[in-house]
Amino acid sequence: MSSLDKTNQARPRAKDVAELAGVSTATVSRYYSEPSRIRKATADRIGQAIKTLGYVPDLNAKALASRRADVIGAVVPTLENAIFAEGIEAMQAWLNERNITLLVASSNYNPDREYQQVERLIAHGVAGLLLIGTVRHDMTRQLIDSYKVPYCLSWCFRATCNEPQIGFDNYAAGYAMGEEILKRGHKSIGILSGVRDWNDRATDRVQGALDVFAHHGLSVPESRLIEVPYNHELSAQAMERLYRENSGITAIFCANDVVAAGALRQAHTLGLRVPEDLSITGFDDIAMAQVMTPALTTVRLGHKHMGEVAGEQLLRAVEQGVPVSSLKIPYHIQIRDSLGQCPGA
Amino acid sequence: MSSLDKTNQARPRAKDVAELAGVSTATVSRYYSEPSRIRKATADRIGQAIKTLGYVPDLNAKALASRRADVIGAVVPTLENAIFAEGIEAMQAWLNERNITLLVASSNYNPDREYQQVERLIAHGVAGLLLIGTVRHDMTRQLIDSYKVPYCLSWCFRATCNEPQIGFDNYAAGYAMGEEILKRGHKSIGILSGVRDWNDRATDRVQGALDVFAHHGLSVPESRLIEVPYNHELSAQAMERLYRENSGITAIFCANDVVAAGALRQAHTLGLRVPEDLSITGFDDIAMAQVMTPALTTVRLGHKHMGEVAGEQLLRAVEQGVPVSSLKIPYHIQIRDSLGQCPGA
DNA sequence: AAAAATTATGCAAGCGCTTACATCATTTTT
DNA sequence: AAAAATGATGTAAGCGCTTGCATAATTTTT
Repeated sequence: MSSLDKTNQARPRAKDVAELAGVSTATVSRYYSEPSRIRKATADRIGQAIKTLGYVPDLNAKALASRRADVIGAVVPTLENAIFAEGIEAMQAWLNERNITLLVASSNYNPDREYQQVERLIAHGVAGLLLIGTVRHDMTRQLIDSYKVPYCLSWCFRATCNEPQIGFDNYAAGYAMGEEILKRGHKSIGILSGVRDWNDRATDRVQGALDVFAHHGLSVPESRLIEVPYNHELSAQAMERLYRENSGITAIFCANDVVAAGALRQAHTLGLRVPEDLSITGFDDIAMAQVMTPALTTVRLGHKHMGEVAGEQLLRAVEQGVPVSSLKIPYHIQIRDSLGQCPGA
Repeated sequence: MSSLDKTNQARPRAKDVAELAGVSTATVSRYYSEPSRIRKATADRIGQAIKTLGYVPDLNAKALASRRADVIGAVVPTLENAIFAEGIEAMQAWLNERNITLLVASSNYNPDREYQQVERLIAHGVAGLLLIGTVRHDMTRQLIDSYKVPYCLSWCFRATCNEPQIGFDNYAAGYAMGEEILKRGHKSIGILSGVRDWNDRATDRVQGALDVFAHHGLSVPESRLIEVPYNHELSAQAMERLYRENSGITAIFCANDVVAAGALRQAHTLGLRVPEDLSITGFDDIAMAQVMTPALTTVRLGHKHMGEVAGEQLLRAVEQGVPVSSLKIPYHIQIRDSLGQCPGA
């Protein structure tokens, strides 16, 4: 396959390919970038030389010389959250097909680390940047601005935000899910929220629910809203506390499916029947949602689709030098068994 | 913060920093790479200049000039599988702390795409490479060899493989889980396997189970072993078929937790009590495992720990120019409620 | 305090590509 | 078939850094 094994020489360069094919390095370069401008016979010789030598172009040198890297960067809170893993996977697949590399970094929900990761990606010369959500340090925005990197926010779509966003209207979705709960006669509702600090998705989802409840004359007191980290165990504990400290709760609105899973689990442990005694709703429609018992009523968000669209829009913006256009990705209320009528209603 | 906004000039270069600080670019370079060799006063001036200009070094140029990129690459089957997402996340965190970038690519379980992704990573000049599992095209290995990129295999630990591996002995773990099932008196056992083609983890897990069963005089006929893609819905269907077409099955060995989740779900749908009527075991101990009802008996593999160790070993190998040393990460049989005594035994 | 040893810094030659521009080859036009 | 137009390729000057070596500055030694 490769001739490198035989001789102990260093990795082949464009110069080596050029010599073997009897052309200049400029032509080798054009073989990749403008194949149509090269005579077939020449291209064949170059192709043959590349294969013979096992040549792989050096993208660092290419980036330096051409002043642009075929790399788009993304900073997600964490890949451990399936929704980001899915979206990023889809985005990567879409970009890879177009020969763009997606460079992913995690901030661990920490705005300081997000800044560092953005800096790292800029250092790598990314042509575009995907960020999650609207809330971050101003410094981060300034850094991106000063380097004039096209970017867009994702997983969010806030009317009040005037940066390019490709994502979901979490507020509206939270509102809509709240309505579904109300529709079934529930009056005593608890909320298990994700950590809202620095997280607009969690904030908006909960606010949507709070607002719809309020609009229907139901105020949810402090004690009925517990914030929980993205973790089954902690959310199970929170659910128990929520249920214990508030009598008569018949429905729990969870701001994400992982929290809902923990709550559902704890409901079983407490001997509660879902949805006969207690209804539980989730958010995200992760794969596990439909395999829970009972299957989880949740908000389906097209995470993969969003990833692809984000890749598409970002690439377009980068290539055509236009700003990224905002796009609201629709949500869908996915009714399953975990949401039922209010008992005794 | 940054002075770039004021003037419309291009991004600052080391030259700009050097001028502002009254030093040469060489010194600016050393400010980053050998800070100890620079006088405090000079360093302060450089640091100040960097801040004033908002300078971020160009890593592409750095990689080219220094002939090494501070980047390690990883090709995983998919980030949608939580075990890889977790491991990669941990590896990235570990490397980022040491100022190394982790460049992740997905092969989608396709050896051709794996080759392409390896080529892409080599093009980016990665200093080291993490691959998943032992099975791949020879071409891929040759490519890595010819470019002399230090690498290691992960999530696997096959005695018969003499490449560096940092991972789990899937065969032994499968064998051990099989024993747990046998210990509880089960005689009629079904197996729900992952797709084994090009996947040594799935292959070894199932083979371990098959062997322990055989050693105890239980041969598992073809019809009792169904291969399923990594998907709840399909595994639910497979579980139903398995149960229908084979009378009297009392336990199902699942080669991963996602398949187990689908099977468990279907067991509920069929009105079977787990574990009273049917025992189900999983593999991986993903977060969801303990939140299922009943909680899933599974094999806990330290995916995160593995990711960190892999990052550590790979970096060491890269920096010291030594080969990666193999490391077997222990597994732990996590007994939970989904595995019980054989009914009527 | 001069000499020797030790640091700190600068100089300048690349690293492997890309890309204007120039040149040479081929086709098309007249 | 020569001229004009078009196409294919080469030349060479960088891209923004690093780093071996030379030199200048400082500290230590005698």
